[in-house]
Amino acid sequence: MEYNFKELEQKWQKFWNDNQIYKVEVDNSRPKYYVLDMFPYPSGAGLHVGHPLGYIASDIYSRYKRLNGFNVLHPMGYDAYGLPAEQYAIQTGQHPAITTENNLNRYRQQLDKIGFCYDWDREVKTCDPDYYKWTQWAFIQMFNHYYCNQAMQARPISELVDVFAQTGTEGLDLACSEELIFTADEWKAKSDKEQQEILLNYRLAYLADTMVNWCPALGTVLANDEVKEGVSVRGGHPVEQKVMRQWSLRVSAYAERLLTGLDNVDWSDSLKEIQRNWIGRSEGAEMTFKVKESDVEMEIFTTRADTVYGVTFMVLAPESELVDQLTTSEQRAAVDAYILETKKRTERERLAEVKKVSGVFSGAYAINPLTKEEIPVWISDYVLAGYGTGAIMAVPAHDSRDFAFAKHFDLPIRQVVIPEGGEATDPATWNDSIDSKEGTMVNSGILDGLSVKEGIAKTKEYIKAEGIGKVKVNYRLRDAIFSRQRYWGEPFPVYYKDDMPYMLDESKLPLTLPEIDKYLPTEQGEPPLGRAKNWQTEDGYPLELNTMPGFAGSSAYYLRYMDPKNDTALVGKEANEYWQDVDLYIGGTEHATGHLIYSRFWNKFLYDMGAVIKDEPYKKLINQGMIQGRSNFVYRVKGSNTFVSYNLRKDYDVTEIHVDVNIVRNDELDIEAFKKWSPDYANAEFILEGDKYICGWAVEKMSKSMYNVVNPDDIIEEYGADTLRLYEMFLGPLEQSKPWDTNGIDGVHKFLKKTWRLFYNSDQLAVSNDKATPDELKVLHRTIKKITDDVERFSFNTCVSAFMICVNDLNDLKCNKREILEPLLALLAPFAPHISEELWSQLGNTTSVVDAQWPELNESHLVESTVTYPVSFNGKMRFKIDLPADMNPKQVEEAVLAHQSAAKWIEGKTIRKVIVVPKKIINIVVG
RNA sequence: GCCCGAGUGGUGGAAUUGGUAGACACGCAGGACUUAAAAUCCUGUGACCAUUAGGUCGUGCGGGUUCAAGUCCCGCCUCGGGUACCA
Repeated sequence: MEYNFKELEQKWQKFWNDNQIYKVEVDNSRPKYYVLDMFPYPSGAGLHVGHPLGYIASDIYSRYKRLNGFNVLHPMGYDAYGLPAEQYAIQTGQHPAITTENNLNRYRQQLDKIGFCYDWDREVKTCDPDYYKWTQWAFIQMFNHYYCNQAMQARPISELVDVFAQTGTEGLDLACSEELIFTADEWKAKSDKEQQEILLNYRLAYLADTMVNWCPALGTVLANDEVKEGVSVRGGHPVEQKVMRQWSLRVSAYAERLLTGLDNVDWSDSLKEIQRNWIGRSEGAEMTFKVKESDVEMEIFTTRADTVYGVTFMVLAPESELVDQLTTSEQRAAVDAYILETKKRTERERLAEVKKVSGVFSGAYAINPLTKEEIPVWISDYVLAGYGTGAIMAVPAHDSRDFAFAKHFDLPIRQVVIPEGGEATDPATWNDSIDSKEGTMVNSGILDGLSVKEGIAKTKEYIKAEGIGKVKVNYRLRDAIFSRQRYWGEPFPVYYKDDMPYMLDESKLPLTLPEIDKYLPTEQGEPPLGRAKNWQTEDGYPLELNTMPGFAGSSAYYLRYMDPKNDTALVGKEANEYWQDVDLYIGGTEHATGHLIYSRFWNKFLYDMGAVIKDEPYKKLINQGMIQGRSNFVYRVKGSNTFVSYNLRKDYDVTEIHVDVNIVRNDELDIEAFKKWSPDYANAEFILEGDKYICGWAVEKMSKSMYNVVNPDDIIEEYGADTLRLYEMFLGPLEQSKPWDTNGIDGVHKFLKKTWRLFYNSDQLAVSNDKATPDELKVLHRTIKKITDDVERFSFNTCVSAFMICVNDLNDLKCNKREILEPLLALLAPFAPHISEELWSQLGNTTSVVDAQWPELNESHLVESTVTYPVSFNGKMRFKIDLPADMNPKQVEEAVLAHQSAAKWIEGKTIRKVIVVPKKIINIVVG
């Protein structure tokens, strides 16, 4: 019987499905293991061969854990809200729910063919009301909580209301948008509306006028991680800064915990580093500079308090509130003109013109709290309103931006740090600021002679003692803008009364997305939900018109998989206590600053509430590499319809043209297929090498326009799912990015056929029950050891080669013993489940190989009686000798020196040293 | 600019703790079987020198540590990723 992959793969997929082999339930008698894939957004293009890479890896690990006795949760679902479906709806009028459903079904069909062990009963879709009910619920909870910096924890807002009524803000340290100070009496004197407005300043989900990334082309606001280099990540449209009243999540409150939490998770260093940079913790001091002849005080943040004697001017961000208060009447016109000018520039222009120095003098002078010097206050857009206090003390001698500014406007520069071993020099001769990370303080009054480190410490102490400032930690991480002016997203469970937002009662959830006539903003410029009829509460209060962003639905989906049908909680206690957290999470690194931050934030909040039992959601995380495209080219001789083969192209004047990789095999063009590919080429002529047309190639992004998209369905059609699975793993290390190259897939397919032939002798199953020989057992146990080790360290590519070695060896030994082959199938089952299941059942097993036992390693089969030692002279390997394994190093040394091959290398030389590393190597130093 | 990561045959890659560099595949060359093809199997395959025996060189470049370096250290180069007027 031949290895008929098509028939047997279909047969076993049906069997697994019919018998619910992958269904999992809470089972307290077995340890749990939770393996999660980042769920896909089902795009219209379907899966290409790069998508399943991570899914295959997680599937292998899930099956491996199950064979080792774990109760494995391995679910899948869809991130179903998103821009492409909505953009398509705008163009065609087709409801995004329909587009989404179609795409999703196509994804499911494609996924099913690969033979994954998902428990589809637990599927979640973010656009499903039963699911987004809990997204809305979590939002309500965030609205009803604030963050206490002292307890480092979220607390119910009702507690805060009580505290305000008793003691005002006295002694509180709260995460907030703006520092407010009021007494209990002041609080009580405020109207209900004023109190609500104040509470918004503390809520974890809050509505506020904030500077947002506005993307006119998409007609919506975007979060920071959705903007890169001044354009939207999706679509690449320009983004501008704009103040809008929007919902935000107070993610910044959790900055410190998001940072320290990274120490307790098993993620790659690079990913942790990306998150650390994004959170951007910087420790420094906040100092107050009084303004001359004014009550105004300027708060600045600096990490280099020690350089305060080098401050020669101050700079305010153009958006700073102080600008208005400080500007003198003489400077008013100039300042207004400058502000107007900066407002007009988009974020992108600002980024592109980083080198361009611009600014304006405010007319005001600040007083250096240490030197009492009067220093001018300038306004410039190189200072950002959103970071620190929106104001800086400029030290041009030791900061390159301040230096450029000082040069441009001819402001004084004063050196306060001299580098190690250097001397103070005249700043007028400098071309750039001087690095001051290390060195000695000069021109710095009380700090003179101290090192930079000592200087920082002493300044901090001094300003604290003098009441000039305080030690402060700043974070780059901003709150997440949570409103989108779009249709295809979760509606907010929010209504407005007297212009203040209120939450719907939980009993009203889910608030389902209404139908609308067009997926466009209203004539008045309201978001699409403004078109919905009766979009109001039962009492007639208007509902929120914005919807939630894409990351809302993906923030807690891993919790829902634990208990997907629960209609009284996001996740029930029993399920959460059993499944706890995700043991292994596999997905792309592109989510490092988006989903993986939001999701950790969301989880920590739920943890604070007591809704979940784990503080961190994802214990171990692996980023699979990107699969790039590998394009092929043909070379058309200019002005003709003749194509010249790759290695002959230099002799002609040619144009390089992309050719569909699906009609190229091992870089050889299928000429007949090429002629049919496009009518233009029907009469093409070819200049061949030998009798072949060889194509050129290049690594590019996988995309339709490069004709390098490979569909997994086509690979499965030709080779089967098991070959696809093995080949994707064989391609290289999981975490490494690599181009998809179908060259080489034959090798993996051949391996499966060879495996099949170990069991089948022509048409007959020919497996014997004879006892295995020591050699055969050695091959098996060597493989058990290698595969177990390699699976544990996610080195799946080396697993595949270990299987090849094993099957080649067994083939050489003509081994057809059940004692060897049956355990081999259990090892292979996670990688190639279909063929393993078929052969497993052919051996007479009545239960699925999915529930077989992982073979146990017996080291005694691996013990060798002799060791083959490589013998090196001065580090160069010269020959090998076989020696008994129980020889001690002294005996080994004697045996080697007595060996005939050694004579040649020793002759005429002195033996200086002999190094014997037992069971490894012998090195003889001669000279 | 700053922070990560990586550079190994014609190609993908292996070498887990410093111990035989190039496992396993692809490709290529030659051969067996076949009328032929497909399929399958066998042999060879880092470069250079040498008829053979064998030798020299070789893991981006330059230095170093070590009996021994792809692996550790120092200085560069190239590529990939992240991030940026963040004070």
